[in-house]
Amino acid sequence: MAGSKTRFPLAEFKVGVDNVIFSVDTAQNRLLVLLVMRDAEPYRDYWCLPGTLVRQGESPEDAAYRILAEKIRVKNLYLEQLYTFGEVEDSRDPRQDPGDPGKEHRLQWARYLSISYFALVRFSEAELIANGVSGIAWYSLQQVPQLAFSQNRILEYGHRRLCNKLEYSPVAFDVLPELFTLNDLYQFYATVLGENFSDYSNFRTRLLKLGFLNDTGEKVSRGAGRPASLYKFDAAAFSLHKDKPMVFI
Amino acid sequence: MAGSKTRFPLAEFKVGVDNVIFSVDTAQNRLLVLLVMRDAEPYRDYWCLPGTLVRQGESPEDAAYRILAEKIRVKNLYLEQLYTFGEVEDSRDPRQDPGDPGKEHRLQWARYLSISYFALVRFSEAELIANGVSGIAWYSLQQVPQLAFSQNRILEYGHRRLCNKLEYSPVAFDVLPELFTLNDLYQFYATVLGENFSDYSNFRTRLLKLGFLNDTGEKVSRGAGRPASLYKFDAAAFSLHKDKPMVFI
DNA sequence: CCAAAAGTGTTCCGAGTACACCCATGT
DNA sequence: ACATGGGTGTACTCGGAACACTTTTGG
Repeated sequence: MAGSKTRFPLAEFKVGVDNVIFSVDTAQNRLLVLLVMRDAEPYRDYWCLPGTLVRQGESPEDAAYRILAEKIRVKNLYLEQLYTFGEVEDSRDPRQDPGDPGKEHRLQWARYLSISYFALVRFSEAELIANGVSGIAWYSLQQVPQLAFSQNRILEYGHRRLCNKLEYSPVAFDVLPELFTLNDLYQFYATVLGENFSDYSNFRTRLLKLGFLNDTGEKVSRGAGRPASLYKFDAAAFSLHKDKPMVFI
Repeated sequence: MAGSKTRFPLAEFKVGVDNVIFSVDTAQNRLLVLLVMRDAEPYRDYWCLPGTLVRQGESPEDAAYRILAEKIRVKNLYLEQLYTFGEVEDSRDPRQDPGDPGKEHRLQWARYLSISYFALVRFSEAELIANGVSGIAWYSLQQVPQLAFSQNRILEYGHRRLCNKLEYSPVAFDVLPELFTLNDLYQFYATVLGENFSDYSNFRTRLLKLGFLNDTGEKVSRGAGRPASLYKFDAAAFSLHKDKPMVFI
């Protein structure tokens, strides 16, 4: 066992973090993902997921929060780990010094590993920060271009996770405003899962029956039509029966 | 951006892989997990998950398969990534040379990150390999002791994943024998999910209705009672409706 | 013949689906 | 008044849960 260390030298890794940051623009019914434009080779001028390398004294999750905070100013968000990519061929990460001499040789042992995180942020309050970046933008999911480093697969993976999360966990309430109408909630779900996930009135009754949405009594009027009640998510009431699967679809 | 590299030095990681290897002993209705005993400090003589460090030219997944192959000889298995732990306090991984001089100082930049994998192997054919280990054993899930490095949380996480996987994916058929009775299948599920997940006869009808279990016509008699039909998993038939959630619970 | 295990059928109930319908407000 | 969106109710259907029942073997 001790001898194996010399016979089989260990790999040394730099660890990168890539965030799939989603936001839901309920007004326009668009599911958005945050992309930034690369300003260095390789893949210069390609869009990619916001990412960074993990620094000393920092955990990968810290790094995920840091890159998020560097790109957008947001109060309410949900974040969780997605997947770790570490194939040898993925290791040609570019974020090393481009002019590094002896690069070809170093590639043998300078390896990169990418931990991807998945985040959901409240759209209304999210301010993009464009400091020293050649591009940063919300992209509608359908319009996402070819990303650098084949990050499209990470994005797809994140999208699947988002859909699943919605069905059995209350992530939606992390990014909806404090007070929301049932239609807001419905639009949110419809935007992410597609129009045909459920009838509106059935969605209503199902959610109300679950018992963790409190009618505040306040009404809000949006143009024509009867004013809608504003509801509030009751975390305590939810936690009581969070063991049961709560299926929305 | 370029300047940040010098102001914020990056962390260098050794990457470890820890496997949560499950097996189901249907004969005795026990859900088992593979543990090995540590033979070095820290946590000498503590049980832990089988793990290794990623070598040069090897992907984390390769490493996961390698450690699995080093510990048990098995033909049929299922393996997938679980989660990556990289907290700074987790970094005091022991598998560095114990006598390393200047260790205290090195801890600042020699960091460890653990990618955990989750595996399910066929119990009947699994032969444990005890080469140069001070202990290796299948542990019944209820009897797992305190593990080194608080790996119990990884184990719990893996257990949750196993339960979920069973409900919507055909992992069971990867580790059941080619031909099995419906009771074998039921015992498998009951062992993992608990006795009370479903009535046997309802389980039968539900699974048969799904249409991917072919009755081979062969019968097998086990002691008293009517002989049971041997069934075979039809992967092609399954793939047709694998989009639909197949809920067993 | 009886116990034991495999396999079938039946009844009941609750949850999802698809609607039709009432209510309150702006214009 | 009427269009518009909010909100309620109902009838139907399908699938799961519980459990009784039949079938085929070994002893």
